[in-house]
Amino acid sequence: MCPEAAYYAYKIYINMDQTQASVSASVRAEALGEPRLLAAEVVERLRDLIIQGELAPGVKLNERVLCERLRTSRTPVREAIKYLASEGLVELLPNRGAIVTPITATTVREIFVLLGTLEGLAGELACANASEADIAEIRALHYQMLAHHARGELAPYFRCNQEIHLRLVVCTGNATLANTYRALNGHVRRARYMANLSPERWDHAVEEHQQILDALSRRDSAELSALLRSHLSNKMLVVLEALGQQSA
Amino acid sequence: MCPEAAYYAYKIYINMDQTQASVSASVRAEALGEPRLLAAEVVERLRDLIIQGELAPGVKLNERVLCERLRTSRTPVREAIKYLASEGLVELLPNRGAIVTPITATTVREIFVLLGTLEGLAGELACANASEADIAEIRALHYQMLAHHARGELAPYFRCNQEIHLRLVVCTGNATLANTYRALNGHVRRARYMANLSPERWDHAVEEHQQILDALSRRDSAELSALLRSHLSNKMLVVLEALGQQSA
DNA sequence: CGCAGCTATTTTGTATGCAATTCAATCATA
DNA sequence: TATGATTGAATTGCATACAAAATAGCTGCG
Repeated sequence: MCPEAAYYAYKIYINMDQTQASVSASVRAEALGEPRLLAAEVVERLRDLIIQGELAPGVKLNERVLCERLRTSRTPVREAIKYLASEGLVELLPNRGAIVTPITATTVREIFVLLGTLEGLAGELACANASEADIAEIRALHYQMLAHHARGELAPYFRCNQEIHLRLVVCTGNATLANTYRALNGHVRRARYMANLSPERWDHAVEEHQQILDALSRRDSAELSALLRSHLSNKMLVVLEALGQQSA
Repeated sequence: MCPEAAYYAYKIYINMDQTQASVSASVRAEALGEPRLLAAEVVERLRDLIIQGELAPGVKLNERVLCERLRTSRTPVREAIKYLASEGLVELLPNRGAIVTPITATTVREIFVLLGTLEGLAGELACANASEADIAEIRALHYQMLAHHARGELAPYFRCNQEIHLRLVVCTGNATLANTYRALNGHVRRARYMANLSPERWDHAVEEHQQILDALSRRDSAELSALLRSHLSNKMLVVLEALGQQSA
């Protein structure tokens, strides 16, 4: 396949998570001729398709179709599906393949209860452990987000927003926390609740983000934690509304 | 509606998690002739081997050996390994197979921070949502545990202990919380810290459990949450000690 | 001894084959 | 028309085959 990959740095192993860090790591690895599992590529590809909503909740995953789309044989596809099943994005139906995990109001509520607690924890840890550079980067993202808000650019706003939350969780220094958060967050991102953001709610969310940034800047742990929990709680309402409309 | 809706008619899908509930469910399923993936069996088998420590952290997973041991071909074994990789119990090394994820003091600390928060949350939710029957069952397990403590039966004590914590998390009614908890807990259970329990520490742990049961019985949410967090924090110290001895 | 380089063996990664199951389309029947 | 059986096609689950890579084992050389 790739004969130039004759030398290896044995240190680095590839995982299939699309951590901000590990993505860039694997891009670097790719450039250096690091070996990469086909199944890992398929995982990332499928995960994106699912989270972007291109593969909607409940949709059946046909192996043949996926193979053609992703240009591989069934083996890596099947392995990827098992991986994603463990992640919860896919459900296995013995003898009947797999479907994209459906989203229900119940699981959304469950997940947000967890996300609220995890971000609350992240807030406390971030106040204690984040470097000034971490905070500066979050501040930069915040202003970028404000710009998108001012211009009414929903999708870019949303990306900045996600990035801020992720940074916050990552800069706690607790990688396990970050991974858990990312996995759970991926599930609800599928709900595509962006479109459901009314101007008032949008404004309010931005306000909350301002307070969040302030509390983080002051490293006011208790305040930040409380703000994040209530912010997440509001976000849940938006998601649930969007979900209600979808099914209606 | 979309044709995928047809799949919802089939309520039961098999997952690969060994929930108390889903284990019994799949046993029933088995008896009823429900289909079951070989890969799912291998997942459970391997997970047990890893958590029991029979496959120690860092050990290489040789596919041929596992195939012989589990009496299947490589396909289900490889799929199971991918599943467990997503769960974090196994690490993938491209072109060099997979190893049981090593345990480090850092990840143990990270995980316990999360477990503490999650059990704290579970305590609050349990006070609000648990049925009296749930609490009665936990009380029964508690007394069973006391009996094992009195007799100095470490392993059975440990099993009861685990079961109590699991019940507590399950009776919150938040399945996502329970799954997340179970996955993270599985990682640290591998540390085999039981042996490291001094008589004093053991007594103290039992005392803590008594207080935990009392708070739950009173449905004193704040108290229970605090007790659980500190209980977990103490448990972490034991685990870290055990880990230190192992590597020393 | 140690160790560099080569070769043989093992192991992994991917593709493919085959049997069993499920799905779909057709037809018969009430 | 709706319902149910029947049969052919599609799909899945598992096993296996084959190629590429990694490991282990030699050999000769210092």
